[in-house]
Amino acid sequence: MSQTLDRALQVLEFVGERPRRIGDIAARLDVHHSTALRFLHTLRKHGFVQELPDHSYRLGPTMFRLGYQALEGIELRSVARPAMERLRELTGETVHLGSLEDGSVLYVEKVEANHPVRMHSRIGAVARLHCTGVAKGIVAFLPQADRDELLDGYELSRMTDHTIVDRAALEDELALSRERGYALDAEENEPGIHCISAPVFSGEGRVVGAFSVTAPISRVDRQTLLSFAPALVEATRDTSRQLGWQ
Amino acid sequence: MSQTLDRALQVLEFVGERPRRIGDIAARLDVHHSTALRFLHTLRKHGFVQELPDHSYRLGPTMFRLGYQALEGIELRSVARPAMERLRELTGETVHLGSLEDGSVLYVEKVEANHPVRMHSRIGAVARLHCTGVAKGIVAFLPQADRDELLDGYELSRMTDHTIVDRAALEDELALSRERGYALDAEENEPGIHCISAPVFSGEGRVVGAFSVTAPISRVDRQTLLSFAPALVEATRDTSRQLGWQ
DNA sequence: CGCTCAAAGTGCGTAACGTGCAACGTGCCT
DNA sequence: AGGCACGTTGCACGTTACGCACTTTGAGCG
Repeated sequence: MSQTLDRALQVLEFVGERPRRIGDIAARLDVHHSTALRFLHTLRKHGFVQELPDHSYRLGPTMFRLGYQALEGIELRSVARPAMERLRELTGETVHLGSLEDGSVLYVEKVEANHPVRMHSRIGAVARLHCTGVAKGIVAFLPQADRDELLDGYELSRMTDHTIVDRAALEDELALSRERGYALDAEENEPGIHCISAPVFSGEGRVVGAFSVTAPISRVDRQTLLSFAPALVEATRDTSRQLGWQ
Repeated sequence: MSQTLDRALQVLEFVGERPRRIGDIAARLDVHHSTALRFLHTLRKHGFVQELPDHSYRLGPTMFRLGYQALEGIELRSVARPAMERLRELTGETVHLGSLEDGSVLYVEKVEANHPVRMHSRIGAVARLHCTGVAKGIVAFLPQADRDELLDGYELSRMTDHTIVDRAALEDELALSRERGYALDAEENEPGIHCISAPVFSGEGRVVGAFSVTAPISRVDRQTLLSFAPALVEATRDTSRQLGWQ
């Protein structure tokens, strides 16, 4: 493995959190500031970082150009989009697509509610495995071994009063989801927000993602949310079929 | 500058175009395949690339996570969003936000038309300077020196029958845009699609971006498009004011 | 105005580490 | 079976990345 590259990638992740100054970066990597400077110059030359007037650095234009190219490369995303839109029309609510990538569940697509309730985009973000709709919709349908691998060592941190923080309770909940064919997030990640989600399968029969319908409790009560289940499951089945499933 | 890092960043850009196999990458960099392999392993360890079943590599989850973080870091984007949404309500058409980053104009935000006409997302893409609404809306309002620097050596490639491929004609068109306060793309980039756009200024009075309203000719005729001008200019003025302009 | 401090940037000697090569194992395709 | 492409490992060489010391720049402040 390459030390230089390894360090430089750490720089990118560090700078990604928020703009950083040379000193911070050098300290973080535990290298001389001239070394950090050399990295930043190279990264800047390629547009991966950008220097701000105050000499701090933030991620640059190449970074989000490539970020979007990475997103375009996900086949699931383009296949799923039409079904997501139909689901939005039927429910009127925001539809998310989560994808399992390297052991993390990421939000990779979103179709927004007609309603003017804004929530900031989650695309690109990591979905918490134990308390988000998309993640539960995926994790519930993994083979037990894969699920164990993912959850072992994963901290079930409390986000709201409803978050399931006990591993055994979570397993029960996931088993229940598996039987029903869909998963729920009942205000487990964010107070006042609940979701219903269902898995998408690839041609080889593996879970590769999930759709979720998200809504504020204030507008959509639990019963209404549950009533979305048939349309949701149909939408994910449709997408799975297009991926060659069954 | 760091040779190792320089090469690795080339790998990322190369892989970003489409999935690549080791052999291609090694050939492209003109290095031994074991060297390319070492890069890929390090990149993969950090999630910047991902290995596909056929041993080719594509961009990975970290890449689009950071891509979105880069986007979030653009102040203009969050400031502009509400005005973009109001503009969409008024016009009913797709509104784009272009931002000037390191001498390139990039699409950084989009609010979609109500109408169900899909066009694939342009976010993260580079806007051609001479024939896209957002870019013309920015370039027209740059100081002459900056405009020259950008356009000198920039190829005015023909995209449609209406594309302006003559530098002098483009300068005239931009001068006209400057007088009017808004720019047009009259099927210059894509047949059947036209746009109207206006610039956003920063607190220091520099152009930093532009809004554009895009629509298919089939639904919106030229006169209707022009009728969007007052609302468009008002939206960009509003955003400029929030950035401290005047 | 000129002091101070922090960070940017430069040049250089040292040795660490990245490089290419060779050899072997594997899976896929013809 | 044979050929091909890729993955993986070990090693010797020398390129190049590293840290240090020094200079320059610029912002803040009395």
